[in-house]
Amino acid sequence: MKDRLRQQIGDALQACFDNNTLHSGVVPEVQIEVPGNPEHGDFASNLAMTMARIEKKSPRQIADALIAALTDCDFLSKVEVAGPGFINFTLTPTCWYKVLDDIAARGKAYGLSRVGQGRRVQVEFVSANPTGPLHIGHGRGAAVGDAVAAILQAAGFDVQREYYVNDAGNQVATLGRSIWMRLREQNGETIVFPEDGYQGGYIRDLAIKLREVDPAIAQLEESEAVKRCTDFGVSEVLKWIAADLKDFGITFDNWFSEQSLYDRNMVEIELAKLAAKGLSYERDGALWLRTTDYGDDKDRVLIKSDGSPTYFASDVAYHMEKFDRGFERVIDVWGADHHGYVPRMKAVVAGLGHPSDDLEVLLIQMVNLLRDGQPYTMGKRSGNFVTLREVVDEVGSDACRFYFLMRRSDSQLDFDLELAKRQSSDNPVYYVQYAHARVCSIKRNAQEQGVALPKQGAVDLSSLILPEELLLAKHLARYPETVVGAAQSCEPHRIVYYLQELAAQFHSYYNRQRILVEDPATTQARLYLIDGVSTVLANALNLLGVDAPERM
RNA sequence: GCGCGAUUAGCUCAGCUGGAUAGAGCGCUGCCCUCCGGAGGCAGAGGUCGCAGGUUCGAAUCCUGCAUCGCGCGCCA
Repeated sequence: MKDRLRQQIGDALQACFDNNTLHSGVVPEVQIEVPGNPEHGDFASNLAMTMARIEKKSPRQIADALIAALTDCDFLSKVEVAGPGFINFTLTPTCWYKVLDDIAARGKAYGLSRVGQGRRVQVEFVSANPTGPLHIGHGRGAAVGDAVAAILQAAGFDVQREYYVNDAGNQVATLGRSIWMRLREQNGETIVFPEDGYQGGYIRDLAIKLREVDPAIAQLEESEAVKRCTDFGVSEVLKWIAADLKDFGITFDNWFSEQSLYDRNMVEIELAKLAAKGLSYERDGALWLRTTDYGDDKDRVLIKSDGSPTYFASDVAYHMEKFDRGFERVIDVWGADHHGYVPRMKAVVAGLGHPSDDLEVLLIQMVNLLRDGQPYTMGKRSGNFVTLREVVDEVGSDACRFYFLMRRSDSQLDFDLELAKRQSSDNPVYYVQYAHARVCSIKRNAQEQGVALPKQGAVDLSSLILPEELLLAKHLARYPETVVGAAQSCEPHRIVYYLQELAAQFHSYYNRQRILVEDPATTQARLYLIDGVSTVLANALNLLGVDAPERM
């Protein structure tokens, strides 16, 4: 719709140049927006104002000239100049109702687009260390990462979801030592548990299980035993993590092992490439990466003077390999406490010759868990945090995911467990899901009354004349561009806001008007409208990983 | 000290990348059930967009300075 209008305006502009009512010959980008105030029509353009300076004419004069040059077209019902020089366009109702046919025809595909042009994008998210169960913060990252991936797919990108497993280095070694100590404790030894060990009760569970499957371990020499503890612990914890995520509706296309980088010598190989480009240098016995050349505060160490690589080194190699694998856009989802690492990682990307924006880092802020408005922090078995599983078990995956996506991901989030479970309109997720269930209920009701459901493309919509019906149709028409906007900005919360507004409009309409009325034509038209509502609700919820239930 | 991010209604937050009279939910006040699901709806009150300058036709949005809060600044991972 917008594109057709843009075309019309462009033609009018050209006509003005041709007949000399306008002289500059400069064609600016035509901006069209949807005004906040409905009295300002369906679309508005600021073109006349942006041209005022170069044309040396008042915006209103230019606007008048443009309007005069607009060829008659059937879909515009009103065009007028308003305010400082906006051109406001009002479309005929029928062209809005065409969207209902479009929705009915495309169904689940309504809202998909090709703006991504099949470009390959990787979204790497969660990537929690395999040293313990996922906590609530990981859950938010998971919900955001998965939704961003789904939204990008809907916008026509070729998306891969990846989990980076930090299975090399000190963290997993600490896991192994922790399990080993608990295992010895189980065998009756008096132990001094390491200060930096993992405190959670799950360590003991792992120790007990390992003793069962590998009874000989207690007799092994310590370093070998700890190694087995590490391998066992990592593999068990990864199983938990995968299971937690699966129950949260999330699966990954690829689990990428950090250790595999070392096994394949990739760290060495990628670092050699950096050296060849002159991006690294030696100083004080260490190898440094020249990240300051690309906006970082200070250069960063890749190889320590004792010869061992830093965590940064494998991270650099990992990101280099991402681009080697052919991804044009790489999106990392990190906890906001890592924001200080963004400049150095972007510096790496820039150093490789990519625009630094080819790497986008989404920072996920903290989740404040509440219970009836009071802070809730205690985790039972996991150390000092609440696990994702506890929360999903309590409030359900749908509510959990919806809440995680309600705010911009880089702002903190209050998540009230009691509110999330409540079955009333002050719980946003129920409110939205209920709108979908309500449409389904009406359709069931219609069928019980022997009313046939409308067929795609074969409905007379001329009885849809109420303002709230037009409003709904317009909002449905805006869904595709909402998805595109969410994809371009990597902001799933836009979909949430869209859903809340659509649900509100629908509930309001429902409350004022009966759908199933005496007049068959009106009934058919209204059923067609609300069917479009339920399709869009379902499509949008699907992007967020939230179910669209037919009954609640 | 340096850097990053925040600051919008009593509370929690949007604000479509510079547009017209700044919005939503919760909470508060007052209403609406002969109704397809009241698991809902309607109306009202509530604002110096942290402060001060600047850029221009036009600023919550961009620039500078200041204030307050949060986070980050290892040859840790």
